[in-house]
Amino acid sequence: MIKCVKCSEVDAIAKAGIIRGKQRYYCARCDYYFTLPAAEISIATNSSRKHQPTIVDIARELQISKSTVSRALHGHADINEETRKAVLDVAKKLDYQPNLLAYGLAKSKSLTIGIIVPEFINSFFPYVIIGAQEIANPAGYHVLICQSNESYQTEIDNTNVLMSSRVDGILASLTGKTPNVDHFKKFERAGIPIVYFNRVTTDVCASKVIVDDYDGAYQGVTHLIQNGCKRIAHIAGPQNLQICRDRLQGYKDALLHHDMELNESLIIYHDLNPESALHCAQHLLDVPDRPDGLFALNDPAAIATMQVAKEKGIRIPDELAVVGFSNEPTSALVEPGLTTLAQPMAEIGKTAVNLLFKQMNDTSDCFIPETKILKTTLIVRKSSLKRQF
Amino acid sequence: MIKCVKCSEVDAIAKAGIIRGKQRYYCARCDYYFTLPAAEISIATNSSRKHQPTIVDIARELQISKSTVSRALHGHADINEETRKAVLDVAKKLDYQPNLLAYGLAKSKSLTIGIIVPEFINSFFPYVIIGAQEIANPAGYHVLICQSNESYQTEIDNTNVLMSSRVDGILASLTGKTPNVDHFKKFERAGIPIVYFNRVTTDVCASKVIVDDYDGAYQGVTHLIQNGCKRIAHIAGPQNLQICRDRLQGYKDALLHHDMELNESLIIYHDLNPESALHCAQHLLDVPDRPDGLFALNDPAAIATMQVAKEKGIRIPDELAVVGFSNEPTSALVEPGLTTLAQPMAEIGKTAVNLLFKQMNDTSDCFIPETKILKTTLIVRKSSLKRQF
DNA sequence: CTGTTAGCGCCTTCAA
DNA sequence: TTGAAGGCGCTAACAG
Repeated sequence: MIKCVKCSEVDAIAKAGIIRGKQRYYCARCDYYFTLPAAEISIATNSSRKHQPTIVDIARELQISKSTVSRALHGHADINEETRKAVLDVAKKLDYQPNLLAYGLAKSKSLTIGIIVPEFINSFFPYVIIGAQEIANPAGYHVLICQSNESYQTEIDNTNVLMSSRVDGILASLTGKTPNVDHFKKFERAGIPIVYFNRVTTDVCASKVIVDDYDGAYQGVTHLIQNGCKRIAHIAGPQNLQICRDRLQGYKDALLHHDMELNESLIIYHDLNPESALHCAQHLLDVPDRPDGLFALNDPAAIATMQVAKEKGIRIPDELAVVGFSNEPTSALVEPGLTTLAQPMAEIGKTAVNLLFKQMNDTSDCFIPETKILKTTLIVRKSSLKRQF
Repeated sequence: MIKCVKCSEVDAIAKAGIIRGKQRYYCARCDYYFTLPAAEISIATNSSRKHQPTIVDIARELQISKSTVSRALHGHADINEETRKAVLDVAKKLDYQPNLLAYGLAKSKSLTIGIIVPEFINSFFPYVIIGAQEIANPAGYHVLICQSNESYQTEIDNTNVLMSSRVDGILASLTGKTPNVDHFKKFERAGIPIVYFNRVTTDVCASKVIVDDYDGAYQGVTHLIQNGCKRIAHIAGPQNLQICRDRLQGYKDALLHHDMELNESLIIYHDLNPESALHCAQHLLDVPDRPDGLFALNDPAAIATMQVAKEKGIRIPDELAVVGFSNEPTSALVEPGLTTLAQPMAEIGKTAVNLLFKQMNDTSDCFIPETKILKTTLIVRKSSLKRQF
């Protein structure tokens, strides 16, 4: 008798071919396909928590003290080579895994660094995180990732989680709604270093890793001007973020330095929520005197605008030239390819962790925060090259 | 005297405009732009680790015992309402944050669930993780994310990290190179539940969350057949993964059931490394008798093939119709839009955590693993609709 | 070179 | 309703 995995039906079960050498079934009652792997039929697992081997177990097995075991495990200098080997052997035999909770409690350090990002759906933050891990992991640290989901409250909650987890350092990129960094003050009070990256506020006293946003924006807008754009719009971000203010300023300065009019109605503010990008695009393309160029504060906003433009039959780049920011992989895939300012994403993560480590190892009683400014590179693709040029 | 933030140069510094009301400088020696925020000039932070408030601090302040504080903090029943309030007040005043390391050590549970994914650059796994967090966080658990980077060894390392972190449960999606799950056996031995999702091996005895890959593949290939494809290729995945075997089988069965020839030379194996996708595409499109349809095991592989086809001047869909798998956001952005099989990504994560919790709370000594099979949905876009049809 | 002892911060009996 | 005491697993002096 075959029973449906999903609804436990036994009658309306039909055979549905053989797959991986096993009979496949179809349950007509709940519209489910399934097979019955051997595992599910016969094997059962007791899920109650078992005792995990500890250094005491190793000590008992060898009739030595647990301190000796501890020293052996950490390759301490003053230890007999024989006993060291013996300890390592037993550790391996018992499949001993150190308990990081106990280690952390005893040492007052968790070997964990916390990282708060607004989202990790787009590629930017994942690449930063990968870069961070590339430095942190070999140094014995792992990374606890929190996403604030562009919510200020969630960001606050995240700081509390990381505080409770007793992370040894923090990497943070703020939401577009974060009015101040008071919720990070507790880390400072506790002596836990913070490095802000990418999305920082203007008023923070801490190490930072950013790119030269002003310069990138300036380059991007200049590029649009040089490609014949007369009315260049800007999708700007929340002005609590330095990054957004700098990009806006770069946009403005590029216009002014090229004797072009600065039209506030061509600046539209994006709150960084995914849906908001589409609203901005709609709004921008619906006005009677439409822009013929766009510098968007990031690639997702640029791409959203390109989508909306396509739906409206607006030709890119001839009717609307577009420049984004970040060079996320997707920007190379859309049609036409998106001109954008490449950010060294992994490099940002690496630099941030290095700054963090530097601060963690700083013994002076007077640490001076550093700001690392990385360069952007203009990547020219077809979205910005008008044909008549 | 202005000193370069980066190289400490003092002479070759030029003013470079005003930004955010502050003077901006340019260092000609090291090609750096910078400003000097007030913070960096004057304020200094002592980075030595400070004492964090503990329940003992609260107890001392109120002249009560730490046990009482502990009970008050957890809303224990047998506690005087007055003292409870007093404790909470002091806790708030001191900005007390419970030490999860100590909690975990005492309770033998870390309130953490570990999650191992092969990568999080593409959108699929991030969405699954977000779904997982949506269930885990409200339940008081946080998620420790590890990426194996498609490396078997890294996956093994990850299991050790999670073991050391004493996670209370595991969610895992395997690499394409993982030959067996021996490295997960230690969790079973320790009574730590595991739920595999998406990428599972055939021989595991554990709860799983998958989609009906066979059915999805069958649908996708049938769709290609119905749209006039005569020679349908398949970019398949590593055959250690059930998901890849099922998709391959769905492909084969769809061809056979429609009386089409099964040509092994049209099946090409992708090892799931990003570069490999391009090789597969190259290989596939270089053969003399080129396919006129492609079912790729995932969207990134499908999109890579579309890129290569474009470079070669092969028209999509007329010369090559393409179907992917997963419905990652990018698939809607490429040109033409990619026909694909939508997976309920967040739902996979939620379901996996729910299964995990179920297993964690299972007190019977004989737990029976469950497999949840979610449905896929064919999303038809232009990449598969040949014009003559 | 090794053992003893005393914590790290919290929870949980057991008594009162 | 509260306090005292012991333990979670590990590290770190301090003695030998």
